[in-house]
Amino acid sequence: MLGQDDAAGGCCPALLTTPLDESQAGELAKVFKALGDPVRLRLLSMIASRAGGEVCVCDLTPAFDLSQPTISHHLKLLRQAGLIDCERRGTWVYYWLVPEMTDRLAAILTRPAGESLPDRTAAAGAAS
Amino acid sequence: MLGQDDAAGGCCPALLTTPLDESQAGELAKVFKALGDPVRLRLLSMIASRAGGEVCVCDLTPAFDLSQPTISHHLKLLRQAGLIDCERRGTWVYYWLVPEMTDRLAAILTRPAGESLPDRTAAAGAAS
DNA sequence: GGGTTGCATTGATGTCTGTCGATGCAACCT
DNA sequence: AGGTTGCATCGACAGACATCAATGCAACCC
Repeated sequence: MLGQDDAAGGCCPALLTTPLDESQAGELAKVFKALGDPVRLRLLSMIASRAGGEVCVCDLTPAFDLSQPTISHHLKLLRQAGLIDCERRGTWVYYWLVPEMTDRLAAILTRPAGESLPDRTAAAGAAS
Repeated sequence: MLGQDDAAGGCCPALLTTPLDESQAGELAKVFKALGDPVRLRLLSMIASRAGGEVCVCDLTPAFDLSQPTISHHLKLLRQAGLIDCERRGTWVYYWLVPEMTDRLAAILTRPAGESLPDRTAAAGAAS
């Protein structure tokens, strides 16, 4: 639903500079929730770090102590989050990273330069 | 537990270039899981985008149609994830962003430059 | 065609999580 | 001291989620 476009309401909701509205937060939360599982993070990492840019499921499944349906389920969630995509090629299915989505997340989490951070090493006391 | 230091096993596990090991994935997943909720995203956003760098809980709670214990619960999860920190000052409690953590996440999600992406507009033939 | 392999889907089950009301505790104010 | 306000914690409960065995389906091979 929240695919590769900015249909969520703008390309990059400014998480760190402007309060998110509810719909932006809802869409973003789906993506972060997909990342909020160790198995899915490892799957994404294995897919993203693959030299050729894509990985066969048959290379992913044996790397975990989990059943094949469970891996398939996690891959589905990552795909629904827009983080990866896949294609069937003959007998095998290949997955690859959608870098636009990770780029977008990175941008969202990047604090704009020249942002004066309150120095929290000293007592940022109000009146003091 | 996975606080402000790199005790998780290295400053920035290379999610996109090297397969995460299980412990790295577990620690990272906790942080992303904390971001995987619309309410927590909005809370983080409200805190991060605040001019003075900190927000009183009394300014956060009324912004949601949720009970005060629920907001307190979400703030606790964000704090346990290392994304925010807080301090009691008199009657009120103030929260602020921990920018090191969002910086770290942004770095983790940033694809190294000069990374040749397979051109997915053409057929990315296998062996050829 | 029949058998086999690779992966997705289904249905069931135990666990986790978001939410609330009730309560506890600290700080302020008479 | 007693009352009030701000926030955290506790206990309970409904809904969501991770996992598995069983099954379905597509593609290959003989």
